[in-house]
Amino acid sequence: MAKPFYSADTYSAQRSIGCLLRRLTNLMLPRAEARFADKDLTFTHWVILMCLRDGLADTCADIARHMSYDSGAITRLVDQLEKRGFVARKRSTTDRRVVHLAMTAEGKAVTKALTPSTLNFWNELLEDFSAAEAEKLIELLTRLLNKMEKTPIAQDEAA
Amino acid sequence: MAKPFYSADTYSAQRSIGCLLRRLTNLMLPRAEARFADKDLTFTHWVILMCLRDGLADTCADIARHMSYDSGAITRLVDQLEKRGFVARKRSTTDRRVVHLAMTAEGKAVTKALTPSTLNFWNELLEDFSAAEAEKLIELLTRLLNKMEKTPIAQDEAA
DNA sequence: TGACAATTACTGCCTATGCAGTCATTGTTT
DNA sequence: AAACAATGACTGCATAGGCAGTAATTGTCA
Repeated sequence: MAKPFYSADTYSAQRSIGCLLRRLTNLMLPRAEARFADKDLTFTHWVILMCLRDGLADTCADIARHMSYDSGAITRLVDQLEKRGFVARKRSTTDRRVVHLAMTAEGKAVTKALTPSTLNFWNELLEDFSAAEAEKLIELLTRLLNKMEKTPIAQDEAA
Repeated sequence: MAKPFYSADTYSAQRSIGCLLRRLTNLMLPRAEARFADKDLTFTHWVILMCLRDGLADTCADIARHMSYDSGAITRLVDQLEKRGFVARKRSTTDRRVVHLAMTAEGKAVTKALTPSTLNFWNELLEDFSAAEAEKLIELLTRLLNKMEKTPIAQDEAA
């Protein structure tokens, strides 16, 4: 292992990646959600639709894994999307525990309609970033995310 | 403005900075919090203590601004920290609307005691990152955060 | 000086969501 | 085949936190 990045001297609230992530997420959510407001969708709804659109997942459990989200919460969010006719449930025939999800035509239409506004939102935020910097940010976040996934939630290591 | 970073073709759930941030935060929180579990502190408590320790803020309103957090929530969190004797409130003499916050000796001790574990947590996550990469990540996150702060929450731009 | 705006701390209310448990179903192991 | 573990969808419960409102105080401006 390389030498540690943070030391007691170089760790501060402003340089803490955890604090930065938390704060950035807090700032981002209401701003991103404002783009969906007229369709009455939250950011979380949007991410679910993205997962379905991109074929990353087609069950509640899949979505929960892909979003690192609580699967019970996903069930309730899918309830809402189903009620609005954006998503359809269909019990699997091969494994009767599973309920497959699919976007309806209406769901696809809403997703398509909201995409430009979402792209604008992020492109404006990134306007002072070079393409290389934006790519680098995505790469670093992805690597950190993969590492995080492999890191178990510590249980009382100290004795 | 440079040409847009995302286009309909290059925007996907996996490349979306918003999705990555959200997911990374979701993964990070319980893992980071496990380090504070025996002291019965949440990550949010920790950030408040960091803000006080680093002199970034000394009132609830300041903390809320620095964390991009709800100030009502901060009031309640400070209640908890005060009840445990980690933080002390003192009404300002010059502006009687203001209540100044200060860490108690006990608060300082707890903060100091938890620091090594927190440093380890992040240093382990960053072990595959060069120092330059970690610095770059901090820089990019900070720039994005500053830009986000300047971006108002859109109100019905469409007609 | 008096009216009004801005700010601070704080509070009630409501929703999102994490946790833990249930039931149904499937896979595995002996 | 029978027992048991694992997985899926779903549900009740508890809590964190956002929103909006209040009272006190201060600043501003006519």
